[in-house]
Amino acid sequence: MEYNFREIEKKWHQRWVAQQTYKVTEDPNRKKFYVLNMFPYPSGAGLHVGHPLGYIASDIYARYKRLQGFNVLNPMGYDAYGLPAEQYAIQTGQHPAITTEQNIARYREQLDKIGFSFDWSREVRTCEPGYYHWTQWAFQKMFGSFYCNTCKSAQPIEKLVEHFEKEGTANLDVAQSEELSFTANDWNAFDAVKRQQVLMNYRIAYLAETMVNWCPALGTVLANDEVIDGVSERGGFPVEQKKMKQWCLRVSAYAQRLLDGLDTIEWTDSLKETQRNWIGRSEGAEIVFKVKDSDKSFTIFTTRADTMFGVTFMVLAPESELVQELTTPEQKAAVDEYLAYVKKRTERDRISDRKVTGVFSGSYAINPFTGEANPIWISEYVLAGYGTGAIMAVPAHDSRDYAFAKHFGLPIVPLVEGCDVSEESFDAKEGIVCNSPKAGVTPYVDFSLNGLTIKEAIAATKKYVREHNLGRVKVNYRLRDAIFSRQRYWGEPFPVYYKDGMPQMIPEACLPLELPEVDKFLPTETGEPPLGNAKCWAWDTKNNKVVDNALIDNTTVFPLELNTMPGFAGSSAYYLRYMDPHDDKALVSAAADEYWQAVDLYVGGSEHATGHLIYSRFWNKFLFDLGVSCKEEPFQKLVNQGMIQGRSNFVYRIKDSNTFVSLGLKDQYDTTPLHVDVNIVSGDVLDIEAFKAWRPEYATAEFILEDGKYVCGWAVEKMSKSMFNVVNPDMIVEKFGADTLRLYEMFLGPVEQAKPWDTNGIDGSHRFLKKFWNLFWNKDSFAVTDDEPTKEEMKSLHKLIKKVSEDIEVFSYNTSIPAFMIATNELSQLKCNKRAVLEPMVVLIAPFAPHIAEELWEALGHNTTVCDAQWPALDEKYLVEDTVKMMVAFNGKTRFGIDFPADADNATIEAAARNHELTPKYLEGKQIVKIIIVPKRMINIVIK
RNA sequence: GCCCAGAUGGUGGAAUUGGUAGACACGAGGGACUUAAAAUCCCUUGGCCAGUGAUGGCCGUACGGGUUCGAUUCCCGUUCCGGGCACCA
Repeated sequence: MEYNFREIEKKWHQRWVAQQTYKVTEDPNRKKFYVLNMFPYPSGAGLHVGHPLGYIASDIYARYKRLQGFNVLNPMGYDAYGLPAEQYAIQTGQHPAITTEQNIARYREQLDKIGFSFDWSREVRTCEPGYYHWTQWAFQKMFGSFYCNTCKSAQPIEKLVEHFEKEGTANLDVAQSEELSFTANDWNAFDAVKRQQVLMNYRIAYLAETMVNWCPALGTVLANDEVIDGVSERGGFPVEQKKMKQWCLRVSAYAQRLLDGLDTIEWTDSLKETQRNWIGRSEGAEIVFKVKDSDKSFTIFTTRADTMFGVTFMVLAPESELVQELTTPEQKAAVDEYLAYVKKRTERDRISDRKVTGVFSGSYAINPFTGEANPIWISEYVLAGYGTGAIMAVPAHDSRDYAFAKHFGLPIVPLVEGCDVSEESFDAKEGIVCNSPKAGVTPYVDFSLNGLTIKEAIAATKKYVREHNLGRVKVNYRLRDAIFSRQRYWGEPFPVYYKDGMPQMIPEACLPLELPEVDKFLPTETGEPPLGNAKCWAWDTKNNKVVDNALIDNTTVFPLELNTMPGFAGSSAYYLRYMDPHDDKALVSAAADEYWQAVDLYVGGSEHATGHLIYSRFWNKFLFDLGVSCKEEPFQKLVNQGMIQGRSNFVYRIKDSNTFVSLGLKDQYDTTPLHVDVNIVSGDVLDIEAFKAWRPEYATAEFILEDGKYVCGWAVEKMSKSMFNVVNPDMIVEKFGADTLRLYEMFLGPVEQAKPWDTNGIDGSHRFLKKFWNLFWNKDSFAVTDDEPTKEEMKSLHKLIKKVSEDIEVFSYNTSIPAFMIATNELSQLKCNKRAVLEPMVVLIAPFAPHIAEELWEALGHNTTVCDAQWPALDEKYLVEDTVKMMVAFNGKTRFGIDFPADADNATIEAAARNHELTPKYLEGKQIVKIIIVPKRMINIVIK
C-alpha cells in the first residue's frame, strides 16, 4: 500500500469534525493545560508558509500534552478589526464586515488543511457583538475605577468620591493625571459637571486633552507603539504632534506591577528586557527651584541629585506651561519665534537632525543648594511629557546639556575627581565627587559631598532634599498612558454618550452597543470621525436604546461617542474569552476562569513586545483587581516564533536588451537583477518555458545558459508579493501533504529563530514519512506482527521516546525530527515490523504528523483516535549500555576509545589504561605522570 | 550612545552544556536498477598534505589572548550581523 497522503488527510479531517475530536470541556478531574497562539488578523492575502509556523509548534505541544493525559485548551480565533478592511471599504464601498468575513473563510480553509487540533467551537471574533460586549464592559469598568497606590489595586470610583467628601485630597495616594489639591468643603461645593471633571483626573479610562500622534494620511491618532521613527507603523505615513481630546487608559498606574510581574513569568530575557526598556523605570528626585525676583517656583526631575553643585542653567520643554509664565517681556519676541519654529518641526525632523536649538526665557532660577541664580532656557531637547517638563542642566555630566552649553557658551563645572570635560561630558556614574563647597560655606546647605562615590552622593543628596523639604524622592516611568480613541469606523464603538459635554456610560444592561451603519467610511465634511456619518447614532436615556440623530434634544436623547477603540482593545482579553466563549452573563464565568487559570504556553511574534503584550498584561491586571481573572499574569510561558523570511530568486537581464544571462556568467555583462517568481524556479534553476509564459514581455526573451541551464541568483528578503517570493502552504499541502509541511516547518530550524523558507529541502521530510509508512506495510499487506521485539529494536524505540519527550518540553522540534529519521532507518534495517515497537512509534509521531498517525493507528486495529492514546513510557533499562567506551587521551590528544564494562570502577579502569596493550606506541620511552579519569567519558594520561 | 541576543561546511542546522566538532536534511559528485525518465536504493562530500590502498598527519567552530590534561562551550579584548530603547534628564 502506498502512502496516499491526499486520501488519508481528507479522511481524517472529515472524521475529526464528525467526532468532535478536539472539542474540550472543563473537567475538574483532569489536569488542565492552556496552549494559545496569538490570533491572526485575517488579511486579504491569505496565509503564507510563515504564518502557520507558530501554530504548528504549539499544536505539537498541545497534542503532546493531551497524550500525556492533560485536558488541553487549544483555541483559535480572529483579531477581526483592522485598518486594511476599512481602507478597502473606503476604496470600494464594500462593508468591512463582508471583507472580513471573506478573509476569515479563506483563513479557515487554509488552516483546516494543516490539521490543527483547535477547538473551533470556541472560536472568537473581536468584531462580533457577543465578543465586543465584554471589551466595552471592561472599558466601562475602567471608567468606573481609579488606582490606589496604597493598596496597589484598582478601586471603584465611589470610594474616591467618599474620600473627597470626607477629606478632599488630603491623605490621598492615587494615580492621577495632575496633582490636584482641594478640601472636602471645596468638593461638596462643586457642581455635578465640575465633579465629573475632577474625577476624570483619576479614572483608569479617562477623557483628556493630550498631545497625540496624529497621522493625517490615515486620519487618526496612533499609540506610541504604532509609531516607528516618526512615521506610522502601517503605511509609513508622517506623524505629527497635535493636541486632541481623547480617551486614554491609565496604563502608567500599573507601571511598577508590570515591571515586577516580569520576574514571575517564563519569557525570554530579551523580551523581558524590551518591556523593561519600554516601561523605563528611573529613580530620582524632584527638586523645587524658586524663580529669582518672583514668588514663582517650579519642580525639576533628576536621577543625578549628586550634581546639584554643577548646575549652570535650567531648561524648559517648549510645550511646558511654565514657558508663558517665566518668559520676560524683553525675551517674548525671541521666545515666540522659537516656539513657532518648534511647532513646525515634526517628530521625524527632531529624530533626523538633532540640531542644538534653544532660547533664553529672561528668567533665572535659584539653586536651593548654592543660592546661585541660573538662567532658564527653553529647548526642544527637553520633553514635555517626561518628568516635569523641566530640567536642571549639568553640562559637565550630561552629554545633551554639554552640547547645549558649548553651543550657547554657558559655563561647565566638573564635579568628579580627575574627569576631563574639555572635549566631552563625563556621563559615567562612577568616580569620587569633588568641587562641592565646604560645609557651611554657603548659607544654603550645611554638608559637602566631596570624597563620596557618586552613588553615595546621590543617596546623601536625596536624604538631604527629603529632610529639608526641598523636594521629594520620586520614581518616574517612561511608560505613558495609552491613547484609546481612534477616528475610524471599523472598531468597537464606545458605550458612551455626552451630556453637558461630559461623557456618560450607557447602562451595563444595554451592552453591547452595536456598531451603526454608515453610508461612507470616510471622516465627515466637518472633520468628525466616520461614525459622524451615522444617521441613527443617539442615545435615548428614557427608553435605553439607540435612536435617530434627529431626536437629539440634549435632555433625554444625547449624541453618542464618534470615536472607536483601537486594535489592541479587542486583543487584550481574548484569552479569557476562550475559556468561556458563549457566556452572555460575563466575560468569563468564575468556574471557567478558576479551571483554566491562565495561558500556560503562549506562542507568537516578538513584534508585539511593546504593544499587545503590554496592553494585555495591563488589562489582565485590571481584571485581576476586579476579581474577574484569578491570575495576575495572563501568559505564564511565552515562546516567540521567529519570522520565516522569503528566499527571492533573481534573473539577470543584460541592459537594453531582452536577453537574460545565467548567474555564473553575469559578471561578463552589464546586467540588471530582476525578481522572478520563486514558483517557476526549482533548485535555483529557472523553468524557461514558464518564465516566457509568466509575463508577455518575456515571451520573446533569449537566454545565455551555463551547462545548459539558467541558474538564478537568490537573496533572503521579507516574504512579500512584490518580491515574488511568497510560498503558499496550500500548494505545499497539495504536493506533499500537511504532515510533510508540518514536519518540514519544524525541521527548518529552531522555532524561535528567524530563517528563510526554502522549499528545496522538503523532499527529505516527505521521504522520511514514506519510509515510516513502509515500516508498517509490505507491498499491499499490513505487515505488523505480534512477535517479541529484540533488545536492539527496543533500544531504538526507547532512545526515541527519551529524545522526543525531552525535546518537546523545550520546544526543540528541529532535533527530534532527526531522531525519528534515525530510529526509522534503524528499524528499517533491522526489518522490525513488531507491534510492541511500532505502536508506540505511531503515538510518538502523532503530535508532529497527526494524519499518518491516525491512519496507522486505525490499521493497527484501534477504534479510538490516536489522540486518546497514552504517551509511551520510557523504560531506562533498554538504554543501559553493557560497555562504556572511554576515550583515551595522551597529553590532551585523543587517540582512541577502549570499551569497559559499564560497572567498572576507577581502579580497574586506571589499571587497564596503564597496561593496555594498545598504548605502547605512545608510552615508549615515556613515563606516566598521572591519570585523570572523567567518569564514563575519558581517561586522560599525562606522559613525560 | 545604552541594553539584549548571536557568529559552526556549498546551504539549513546538530553537538549529551567542558570530553572523538559537523548529527540529520538539502545541494553536489559517483554508482545500482531502467530502453529512457521518474521513483527507489547504495557510496563520497570541512580544508590541506602523504599513500596504489586500508589508512595516517596537520589545520579548522568570526578574530586575538587566557583558564584547563582537554574549550564551539567558561573568562578578557576586538570585529561583524540581528533585535530593543534612545535628546527619558
